[in-house]
Amino acid sequence: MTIDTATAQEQVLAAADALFYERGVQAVGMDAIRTASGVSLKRLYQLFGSKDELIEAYLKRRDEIWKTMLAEHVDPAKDPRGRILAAFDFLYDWFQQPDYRGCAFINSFGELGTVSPRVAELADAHKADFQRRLTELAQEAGAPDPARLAEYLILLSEGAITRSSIARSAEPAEHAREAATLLLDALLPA
Amino acid sequence: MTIDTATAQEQVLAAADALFYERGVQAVGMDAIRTASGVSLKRLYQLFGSKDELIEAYLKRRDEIWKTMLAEHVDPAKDPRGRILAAFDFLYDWFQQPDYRGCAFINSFGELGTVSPRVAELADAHKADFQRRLTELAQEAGAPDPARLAEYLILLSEGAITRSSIARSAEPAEHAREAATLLLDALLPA
DNA sequence: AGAGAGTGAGAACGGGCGTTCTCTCTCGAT
DNA sequence: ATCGAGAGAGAACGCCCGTTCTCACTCTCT
Repeated sequence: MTIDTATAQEQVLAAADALFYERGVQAVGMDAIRTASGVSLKRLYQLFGSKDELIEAYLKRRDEIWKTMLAEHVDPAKDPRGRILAAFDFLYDWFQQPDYRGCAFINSFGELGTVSPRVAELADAHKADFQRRLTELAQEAGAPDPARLAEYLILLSEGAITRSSIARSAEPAEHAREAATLLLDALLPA
Repeated sequence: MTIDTATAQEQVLAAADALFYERGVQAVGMDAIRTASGVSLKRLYQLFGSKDELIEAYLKRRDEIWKTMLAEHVDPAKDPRGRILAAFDFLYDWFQQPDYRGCAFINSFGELGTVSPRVAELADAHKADFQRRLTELAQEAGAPDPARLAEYLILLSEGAITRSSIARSAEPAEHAREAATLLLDALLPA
């Protein structure tokens, strides 16, 4: 009963995601991933060459899922201001997930940022991408200086992410949304 | 040539601080701290009972130093608005330190938050303390709802901290300060 | 039918960890 | 001068990790 390569990969990634995200990357051994995924160690190593590669695949998958969740909140919103605020609604929903543990990129960066250039790079890219998206939304909303507005909004978002995970509360998303509306009032043309 | 207990403790803490902060808590072995501090393993274990206790002492020391640095920026400022903005000047100076690697509490929480209740507790306490301080400053500035203003300011601060460490730039402190002035304009009586 | 490539389960290996122990030495009190 | 408490250096211990290897087995293709 050999398992399909694609499904084996997905099983491993799903198990790695749950374990890495919950306990941190270094605290999880390959053996735990083997047990959780049901994929043998041998197969695991031929699918992903090393733990480092698996970590990279984990982060890339997180990035995809995250972008999809963001889009699902932003896309339905019609007026440009509402699209920006939808990003904070997304944060609120995210924070409420029972297994929420902050941003996987921030956490991994904190663990391995100095020692693994690849992880540092992926974290940077993930955040830069979010910034790009917010800048687009700011532009669509007619902000005179979209990059500046986006920068302020990203500070509120990142702050809400770390605060919600340490304080174990979804509230920071609501506060960030409130603060964002004040900034929109100040920086968007009436 | 036996060393004084107090100075031995301080040498260990200084070495642990540098290593834990740079490489993360889990990545640093007791042997590395022994080598860096010049204090024998035996002595080290009789000063601090275990690595967990040393981590705790490290975080408590960080908290003290951090509060002192914050106070050194806030105290000289006279007008209440300037005292709030001084917090962001502090962030800017902090981010510019060559060994800056983000917030030790956020990093440690990301590594050990799920597995070590003590670390989670210390991180929470550190952040709550900062929030308390900002609330005081907001109150002194005459904010109608000091807790709310403080909450917004803390979001900007936390956001600047993580962003500056991932992007390796002190700029987020300046942006956070700008955004803070906009919020002060909106929420402080003229 | 039989050879061979590839499988899963788990043992094996080399290395690093936190912690304790051993051994030798120093030095202050008697 | 001698005893003993405590020191430093580092070996030792038991455990866990990432990775590879072994081995019996199961399919697939000829």
